[in-house]
Amino acid sequence: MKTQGTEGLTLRAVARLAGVSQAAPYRHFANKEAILAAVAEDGFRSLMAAMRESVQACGDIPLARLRAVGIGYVTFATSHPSHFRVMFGRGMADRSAFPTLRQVASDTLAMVVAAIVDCQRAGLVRSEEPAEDLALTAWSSVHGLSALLVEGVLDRPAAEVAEMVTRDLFLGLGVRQG
Amino acid sequence: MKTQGTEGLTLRAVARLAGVSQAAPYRHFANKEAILAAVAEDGFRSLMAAMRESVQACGDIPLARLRAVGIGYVTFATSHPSHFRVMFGRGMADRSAFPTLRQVASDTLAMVVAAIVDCQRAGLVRSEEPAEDLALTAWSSVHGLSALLVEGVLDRPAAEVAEMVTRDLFLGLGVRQG
DNA sequence: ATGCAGATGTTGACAGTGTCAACACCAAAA
DNA sequence: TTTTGGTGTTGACACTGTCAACATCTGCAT
Repeated sequence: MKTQGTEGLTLRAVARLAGVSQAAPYRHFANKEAILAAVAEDGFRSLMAAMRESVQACGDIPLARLRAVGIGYVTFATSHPSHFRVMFGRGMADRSAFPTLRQVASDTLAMVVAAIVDCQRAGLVRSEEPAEDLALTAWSSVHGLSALLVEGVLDRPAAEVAEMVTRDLFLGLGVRQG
Repeated sequence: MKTQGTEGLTLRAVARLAGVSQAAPYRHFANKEAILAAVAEDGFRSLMAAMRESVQACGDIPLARLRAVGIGYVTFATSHPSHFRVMFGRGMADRSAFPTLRQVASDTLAMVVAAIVDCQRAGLVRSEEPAEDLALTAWSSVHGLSALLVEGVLDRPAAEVAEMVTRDLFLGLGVRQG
C-alpha cells in the first residue's frame, strides 16, 4: 500500500514531521477529519488571496478582473493540487460539521459574485439574471476545469485551457449575432 | 476511524460481501487501485448510457439534445455519487496506468463533441471555434457543477441548477445584443 | 481413467493505520 | 502551595492492504 499523493497523508507521518509523538495531534484536533477540515479552510484562504492578487495584478477593467478571478482559481488549483483535493475532494463526510469551512467556501463564491456585479454595473454582463446564479455557472466552469486538470483527466496545458474556458464562458456556446 | 462513504470502501468488506475470503480479490485484480479503476470504467459506461438515454428521451432538436447531455451528466453524478467519486475523485495515482479508463473517459467527451457538432451544423452553436474546444468548456461546466453538488458544497436542488447552468452556458455571461 | 496445469480459493502473517485510555509533565490561577 | 488545564508520551486495540504458502477444483491431454 503506497497510495501516495492522495490521502496517503498519515497522521503519524504528520506527527513525525512535527517531531512529536503519534497521538499528540489528538490534543489539538478531534480526529483526522478535523485536521483535514482545518487544512481545507486554510486552503480556501490561500485561494481567495491568490484570486485577489490575480485580480489586482490586472487593471480596473471589470471584465479583465472577472476573468482574472477565474484564471486565478484554475492557477491555484493546478499549482496546489493537494490542497485543492483536500478542499473539495473525497469525503469530508458531512461539511455541515465544520461551519467555518462552509463559511470560507461561501466567501470564495462571494468574490465571484462581486466581480460579476461589477461587470453587470458596467453593462458588460447580462443583468436580467441574479448575479448569484451567473456566479454559480462561472464557478462551476472554473471548478470543473480545475478538477479535471488536477485529476489528470485532461492533458492540455492549464494556462491555455483556462484562457479558453473563461472566454467561452463569457461568449456562450450559442451563435452571437451582431 | 469510520471514514464511511469515501474510500471507506475496504477490500475486506468487499470480499465479505461477496462471501469469499479477504485475499480472494487478489486472484482477479492486482491491487485495490486496479479494482477501483474497474469500478470507474464501469461507471463511465453507465454515465454514457445515462446520457444517451437522456438524449433519446428528448426529440431530435439538436439544441435540446445538447442540453440533455449536460443534464444527463449532472443527473448521473447526483444519483450515483459514489460511482462519480471513484471515477474522478482522489488519487487514481496515475490514470496512465489504466489505458482503458482513459479510453472510456475520452469516449464520454466524444459524446459531448458530437452533440456540439450537430448544433454547429444546425447553425445554433458558434462554429468559428473547434467543437473540441467548446466541448471542453461544456464538460468543465457540467463536471464542476456535478462535483460541487456531489461534495455537498452547494445546497440547491440539483435539477434546478442543472437547468440553469446549461442555459447560461449556452447564452454566455456577456450581454447579448439583438 | 490418470495425471497434470492453471485458475481460484484459504489461512496466517507482516507492517502500517486511526484512535483511545492511562499516565506524566509543566504553566498559571486559587 | 495546591489545583487545574493544557500538552506531551507510551502502549494498546481493531482494522487495513498485501503477500507467501498452501489447498482445492476444474478441464484437458495422454
